[in-house]
Amino acid sequence: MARTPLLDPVLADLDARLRAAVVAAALPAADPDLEKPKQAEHGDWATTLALRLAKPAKRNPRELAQLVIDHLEVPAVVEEVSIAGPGFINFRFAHRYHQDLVRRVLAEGAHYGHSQVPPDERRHVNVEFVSANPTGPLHVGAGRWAATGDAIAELLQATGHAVTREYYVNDAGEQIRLFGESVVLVATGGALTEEHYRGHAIAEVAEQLRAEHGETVFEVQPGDADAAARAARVGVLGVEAMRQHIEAGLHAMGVDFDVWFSEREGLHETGAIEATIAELTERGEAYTADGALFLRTAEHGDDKDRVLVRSDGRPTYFAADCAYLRDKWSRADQLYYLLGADHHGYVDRLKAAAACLGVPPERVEIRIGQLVNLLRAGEPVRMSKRAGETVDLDEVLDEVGSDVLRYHFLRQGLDTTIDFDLAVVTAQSMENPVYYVQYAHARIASVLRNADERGFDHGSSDDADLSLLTHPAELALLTAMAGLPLVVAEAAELRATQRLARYAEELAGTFHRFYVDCRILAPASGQTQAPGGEVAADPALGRARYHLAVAAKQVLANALALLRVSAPERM
RNA sequence: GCGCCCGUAGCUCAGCUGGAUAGAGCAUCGGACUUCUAAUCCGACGGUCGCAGGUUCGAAUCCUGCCGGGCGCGCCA
Repeated sequence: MARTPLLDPVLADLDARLRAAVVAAALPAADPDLEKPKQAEHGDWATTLALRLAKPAKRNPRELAQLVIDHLEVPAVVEEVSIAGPGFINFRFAHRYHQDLVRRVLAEGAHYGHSQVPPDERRHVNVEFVSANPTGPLHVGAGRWAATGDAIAELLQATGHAVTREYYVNDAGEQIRLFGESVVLVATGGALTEEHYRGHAIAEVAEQLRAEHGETVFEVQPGDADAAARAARVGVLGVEAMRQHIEAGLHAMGVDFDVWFSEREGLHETGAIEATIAELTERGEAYTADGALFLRTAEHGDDKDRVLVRSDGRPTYFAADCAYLRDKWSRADQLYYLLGADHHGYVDRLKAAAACLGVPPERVEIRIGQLVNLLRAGEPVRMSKRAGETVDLDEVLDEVGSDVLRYHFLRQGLDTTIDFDLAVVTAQSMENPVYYVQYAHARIASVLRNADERGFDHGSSDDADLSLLTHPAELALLTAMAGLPLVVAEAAELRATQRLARYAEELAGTFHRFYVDCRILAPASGQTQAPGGEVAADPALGRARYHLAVAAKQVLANALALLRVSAPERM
């Protein structure tokens, strides 16, 4: 049940003392599992230790709580210990504990909030996301995977893992020939049938190829055996052009991949698929039936065995998946797949494939995200990539900007379907909570600028008397700031970006309240009293608040950085 | 038919690894700007946590069934 990494030495100490108290009281072993109470009145930290001891000890939880406290060597930072409700043990820390945080944040800077998982849990994680077919531009929905995968990669890095961001490019097979054929037909004014790809993006690819290679690129060339070979050749060129377009679009969103893995070059042309099939056969995981080669996925949790090689001798797409998994495993020691709900049927077979290849299934993590429904003023928009009827990520990005779009996706959990109404998102973009968070950051920046302009003597944080920070709004801000490392660790472990987004909103809120209640700079000349906020009449208090604001700005910036949302100096 | 996900305030969603009076934003209503950015703050209103059972000292959270919605169940890619 212990899941909270004790990132704070003070908490680790309290944890150890509680364990010692349990032993001293001759009670059954139990994890203190310190947690933050939802209500501030309940103190800074609490444990349900006594509640959970009630059953094994067969005693009243409140009685047990008292017993534990009687045996507890209360650390100096704890100002008050109390028993509440059915048997919670609440700890209130001395102000000193919170005040010290300012210097810790300032010392750690951009690194504050980051942590290291224990060495034996440290991994090189291959994070594969987006991986949309390069036969058309990215649809808005892909933005969800782009934002989420990128932020999760960031969270993993912030907790001590090495990460490779990877995009699997499906640039092989029948669809590429069809794509090439579509480009040729569009370029030469031929008639498209229903199966062909169409839309402005195809025309743009045709235009690009014409500009780069000349008109002859669309003709059957000496090297082409037939029209189908020409289509395949143009398909390869066209898909690469489209991939570049996708790469540029993602870059505009702030998402940059380390590896663009070509299915054709990385698996087909290298013989990796054959090699993988050979290995699976050698391992005794494949067998022939009805003229086809099957993989024993059913023995590893799948519904049924899957075909690797068709009866006509051609490997299936699944065979390429196996080869790709094998390739990634040779480059990383943990594989993370972020897939849309329309791919959830692949989870079992992919994990089974891993097992067949001898990859520990727990090292293959496949997360399914629910889809993004595109609406226009409440009405569902039907989309088809072939028909070219899509709402492109690029367009939406131009309209609302990267920060709004990313945040819109990141503050919601992966398990919920997102209704994306372009009209609503555009209209409400000014109400997007991301501005609430960014505004807090910009507000601090503004105060600091004013301080500079007025020649405010803030001194060094080492000399500041931080013990003056005792106002409830100051303490609330400090407490919120203290939460980042834990939130980051939990968000990373759960791969839950919304945790961090919600935290950022809460932190911004505590700053806004501090800002209103606690003035940093003295009012402009002629003013002696601020009607609303409490004036820092004492210059020492002003200096302490100044350093608190600098630290708060840092914490906000760090949280936003992990979401890869900008932290503006002005708004 | 089978599998996965969802159902929490009027709306959009947090909370779900069991804990204290179920939270936020938007919307509505009422307050606060000659003073560090009002993209803010304060207050009010608003909930049978889909329904019914079960486990537990304790359930929005775990289990079972049902209802409603989304997605998926190829020798397609």
